[in-house]
Amino acid sequence: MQSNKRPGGRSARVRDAVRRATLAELGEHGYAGLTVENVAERSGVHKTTVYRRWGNVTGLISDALDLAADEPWPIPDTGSIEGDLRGIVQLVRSGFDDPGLGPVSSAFVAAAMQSPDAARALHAFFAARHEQSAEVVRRAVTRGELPGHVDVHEVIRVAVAPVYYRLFVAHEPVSEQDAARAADAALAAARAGVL
Amino acid sequence: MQSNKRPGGRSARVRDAVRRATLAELGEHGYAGLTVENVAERSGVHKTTVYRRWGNVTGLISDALDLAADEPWPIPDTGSIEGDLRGIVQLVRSGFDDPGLGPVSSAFVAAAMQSPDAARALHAFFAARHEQSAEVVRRAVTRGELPGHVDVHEVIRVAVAPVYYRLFVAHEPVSEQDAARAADAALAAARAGVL
DNA sequence: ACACTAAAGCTACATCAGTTGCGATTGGAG
DNA sequence: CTCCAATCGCAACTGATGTAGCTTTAGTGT
Repeated sequence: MQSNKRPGGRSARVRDAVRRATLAELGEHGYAGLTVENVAERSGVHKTTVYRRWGNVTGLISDALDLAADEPWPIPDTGSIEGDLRGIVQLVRSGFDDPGLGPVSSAFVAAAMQSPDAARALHAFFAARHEQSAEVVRRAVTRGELPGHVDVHEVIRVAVAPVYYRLFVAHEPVSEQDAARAADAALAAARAGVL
Repeated sequence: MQSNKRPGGRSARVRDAVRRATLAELGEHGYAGLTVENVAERSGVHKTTVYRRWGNVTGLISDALDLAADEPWPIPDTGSIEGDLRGIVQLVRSGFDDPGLGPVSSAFVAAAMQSPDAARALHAFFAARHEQSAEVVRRAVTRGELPGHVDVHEVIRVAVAPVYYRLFVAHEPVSEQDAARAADAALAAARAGVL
């Protein structure tokens, strides 16, 4: 998305400043309150420059998202698939519950609904997350807790889906019990050989 | 949301015209292309009137959503819980796949992410849908296909969640097989007594 | 039928997101 | 060290979105 004609130097500094400002603004005012002008002012980069390189707010978010995709996240290793799956789903839940991270994460989802670029970025983000998370399922297969033919990614999807569904589609609250139950349901399905 | 000082007459006609125009515009240009001015022009209602009563595009969508919530939808009755659940999930899938309905339904989800009003409207919409869909689970309990203590709403949530997750969060395609598998997974979990 | 008033229409205006053209900097190649 | 191309800063501008004040229309109650 970004040009790499001049990877080091001012361009890189500008990009960093804008990314940082985008995340900060998102954290404070959320997606609805994110404007190009505010990001420009906060970053000390001129408005025109931001428009030229990022185009609009969804461009800003797509870029910040690329950044976030790189950061690995702490996959649990509790020794049992039940504990690991529950841990992952709780991680998802708390990520949106947290007052600092919540608005930022939500903004990613919201932006992806409005811009194909952001959708692609979010798709890549989740592909990475699925890949990392699937490790707990592979370990479970190795331990003999799950049949060898399970679709490791699908187990993750089914486990986390109800949390996202409640948050972003049905707009219902998500308790820790809800999260645990979603993980357990995915596990039961995997054990039954459906996934 | 709307005043009912003068339920019959011009106000009602205006409201109908605007609702109709909103749905038509959504179908043609999607959420991103929905503007108050276009809806005003299409409906023959003056721009200022639309702003006064609906405020902005999310207001328009919230109102259209209230309308959509009333329409009942064709819950399947295949005789088995497996067939019914699969039918419901396919109904969800095809609702977003359809070139006419897809953009409208997606707009509802998108709008609910940006406006508390739309979120409330969508919440009510899904509460109604869950209630109607839960009937297939109750019938299954009556037939003895599922244990009596299942959370009938949760079975529906877990069944449809993966479809929404793929569509609106991970931005992955959703095949008919994916949909069927999601239904089967929910069913397996319910049979295992997890839901 | 008539008066009353809520609500819609209309014009003009204000505001803000996004664009354009040009001159000033900056980083990197030779 | 010098030059050149890429990128940034700046100010002025455009168009779209939303608002204010006032007039007109049309339901509703007597």
